[in-house]
Parts: sequence; C-alpha cells; structure tokens
Amino acid sequence: MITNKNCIIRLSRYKNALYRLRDLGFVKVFSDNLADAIGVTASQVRKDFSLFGITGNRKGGYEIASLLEKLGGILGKDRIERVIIAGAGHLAYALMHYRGFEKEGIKIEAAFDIDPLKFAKNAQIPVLPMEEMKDFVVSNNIKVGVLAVPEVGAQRAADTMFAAGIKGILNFAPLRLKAPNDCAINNVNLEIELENLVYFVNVLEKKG
Amino acid sequence: MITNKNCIIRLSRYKNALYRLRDLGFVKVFSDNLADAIGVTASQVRKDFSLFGITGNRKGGYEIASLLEKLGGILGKDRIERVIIAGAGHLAYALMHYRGFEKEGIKIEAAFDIDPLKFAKNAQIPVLPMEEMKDFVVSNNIKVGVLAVPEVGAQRAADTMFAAGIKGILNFAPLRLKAPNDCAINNVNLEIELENLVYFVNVLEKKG
DNA sequence: ACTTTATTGTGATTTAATTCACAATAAATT
DNA sequence: AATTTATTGTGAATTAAATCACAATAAAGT
Repeated sequence: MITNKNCIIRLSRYKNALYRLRDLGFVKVFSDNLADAIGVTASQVRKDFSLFGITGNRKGGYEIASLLEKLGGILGKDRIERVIIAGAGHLAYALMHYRGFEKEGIKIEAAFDIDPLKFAKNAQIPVLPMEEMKDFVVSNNIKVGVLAVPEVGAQRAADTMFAAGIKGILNFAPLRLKAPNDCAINNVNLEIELENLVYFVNVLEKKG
Repeated sequence: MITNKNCIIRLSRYKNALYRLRDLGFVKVFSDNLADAIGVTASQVRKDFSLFGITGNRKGGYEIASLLEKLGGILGKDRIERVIIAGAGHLAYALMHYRGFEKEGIKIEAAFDIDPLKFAKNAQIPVLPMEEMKDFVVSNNIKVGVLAVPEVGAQRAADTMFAAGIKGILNFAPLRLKAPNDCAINNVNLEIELENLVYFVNVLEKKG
C-alpha cells in the first residue's frame, strides 16, 4: 500500500489532466504528455504508474479511458463521494456553492452548526443542528467531512465528527487536531500558505 | 538560501506553536516541546533551526521571544503583509471575513472583479474593477495576491496580476497556472485534497 | 521479412530529507 | 570545585524520493 502523499496527489493531477485530454478528443497519451501537463518528468509518471501496477503499451502509450478507470479505482473515486461540512459560516457557504466539486464526483450533502440562526432544513444543501450529525452520517454512510468552524470550536467539532463515524477530515482550522489513529486529517492552513508564499517571493526577489 | 518547501512550512508551524506557548506565559522552550507541538521529531526541529543559523542555549533550550523574532525575520513576516484578491465570489468573501489573518499580520486590502454588480468602492475592503488593479498594486506596493476566480477566467486573471506587479499567487483555481519565473505560485486544490483524503480513508479502512 | 523508431517498465543510481548518535557544554547539584 | 544532568548542535548514517539509463518490444517503414 503506497502512502507517499505526494505520489497520491500526482495521481489526482494525472486524472485531472486526462479528463481534459479526453474532452479534447484524445484517446491515447504518452508519459511525456502527462509529464508536461502536470509539470513533472516522464519517468516520474511511469514510475508512479509502475508503483500501482498500471501498464501501457510499449510504443503505443496509454489508453486514456482505461487509465482514468484505473486511477479512479486506486483513488477510491469510482463512485460519487459524499461529504458533510461542520460549520455553516462564510467558508462553508463558499464550499457549498463551489461548482468544481460536482464534476469531480464530490457531493456536499449537508452542513452542521450550533447556531439556530443558521439552520435551514429544507435548503438544497440543508444546514442542520450539530446533534443531528451522527444520525445523518450513519444513515447516509458518509465517511469524509470538512471542518470549517473557527479555531476555538474546532477540536470539539472534530470530536463530534469522529463520534458520528467520520474517518477523514479536511481541516481548515489553523490547529493540529487530535484524531483517532484510524482517521485521516488533511490540513489546509491559509495563513501558512500565504506566509510560505511571502518567503518564496522574498527569495525570488533576492535572486533576481 | 533554503528552498525546501516542507522546511519553510515547518518554520511557520513552529511560529504558531510559539505564539500559543508565549500566550500561555512560557518564556523558554525545548526542541522536544516544539516537536510534540507540531508532530515532528526533536532532531528535526534542531536541524531546521541549525539550517537557518538559529541557536539556543545548551541545557537551557530556546528563548521564545527571540525565536519568534528570528522566525519572523526568516519568513519575511516581520511586518504586516498586504494582499489583494482577484475575484469577488463566495470564496473571496469568506477570505475577506476570515478573522484568522489579522493575528498573523495578513491584511486583505482589496478585491477585484469584472462584474460591475460586485463593485463596492467604499466597503471596508473595497471591491474594484480589474482594470484598477495595476494602479492599486503599484501605489500600495503589494506583492502577494490570492486568485479566487472560476477556472475559466483564472489564467487571464493571473496574467492581470503579474502585469500589475504581483510576485506571488495563492491559487484556488484547479489548474496549473503559467507564470513568469520570478513569480511564485502556491496551489490550494480542494478537489485534490478531498480525493487524497478519500484515498487515505480507504487505506486505513483496509488496514484496520 | 528486416530495419528503424518510439515508447514503456524498471533496476540502478543519484539526490534530498530525515533521523541517529554523540561530543560539547551550560546549568544544577553535591 | 567536582560531578551529574539535560540539552543543544551537527556530522554521519539512514531512509525515502526522484532521476537516469537502457533493455524490452511493439508499431511503422522499407
């Protein structure tokens, strides 16, 4: 079982690039096309595929349709992925309205909050009380959630999610969540991303 | 000049942890406290510091105040970092209202859009026409921007930003931007983050 | 049928990142 | 003042990731 995060991210990128190529009418692709598309070397592409037992045709490259199928299978995205959001603030709202998820087979099923003013049981994506999360998650068999609450309530909301049966959290709160070790956490920390950018902008400035 | 992205990200995390410790009243810290706080090894912490010439006191650990100063200097965040946003949709709105930036010394100065319905020249954070970006960026000497427009307009908006003098972009659009090579791009791709999470949730499920 | 050409697949090699291990040493203790 | 103890700082060793290099080979051309 390969658990190199960068490698898995590359698989996602290959998949995205392949969708584009397919939509342009392409049927086959070579390792160096894919490499150019996502900005790596051709041998990196082949090595990644090799690691997961994906093979193409010598001289003939890879068939896009079959590659997409294999990548979907590996990434566990061969069906629609249903997710919930903890928190119904501005970020949650932005995510609920983000059009990019649909075409990736990601569906946000509901958001949960503690503030009764936010509740909207009959909205297209309902906003429900936190206490209803467990029932919802269990009956809809949901495994993945987004944590989009302010820092102060974040660990508590995460614990609610774990108790409900969520096994993976995409965490936007700027702290390190404590999690059971059968659960996965991916952090998106915007402050750190911006700070990182500032560093590299300064580095480039000094260089040039 | 160290350009290992993970290492720089760790420096930011150390800094965050140090703020917390300081706010709790701590004055000194040992490498293994920091290591625990951000989830790495103590020698990783010391090695990272050593790489940047940060030294502590043998037997005495590191003084938090001085560490914070040094980290701020390295990360180029010794002053307030002013940024703009391209796009004034839901995500931009969420970012403009995000309280976490202020305490990190990040200030969003303005957003820019092509849709006149979005304009709000006198709002606390003004929303201005794209054409005014260059003037604004030049006269405010801004170097960093967030790209929060839909995929179709993303490269165009990025080009506008580069033309205005922006040198670093935090990109939320799910594509690989073409950029001048004196400019830095950090990508935040939510689809990929979620897909990645799905993979690791599946891995953990098979393991357990 | 034979030759050339283009591309894969992967073992070997290189490079980069992390961890180990311990000398150096400053503070605390006796 | 000598001894013990705790911690840093870093070179050496290890591990992990990326790249190289080329044999294998399928298709195309002659």
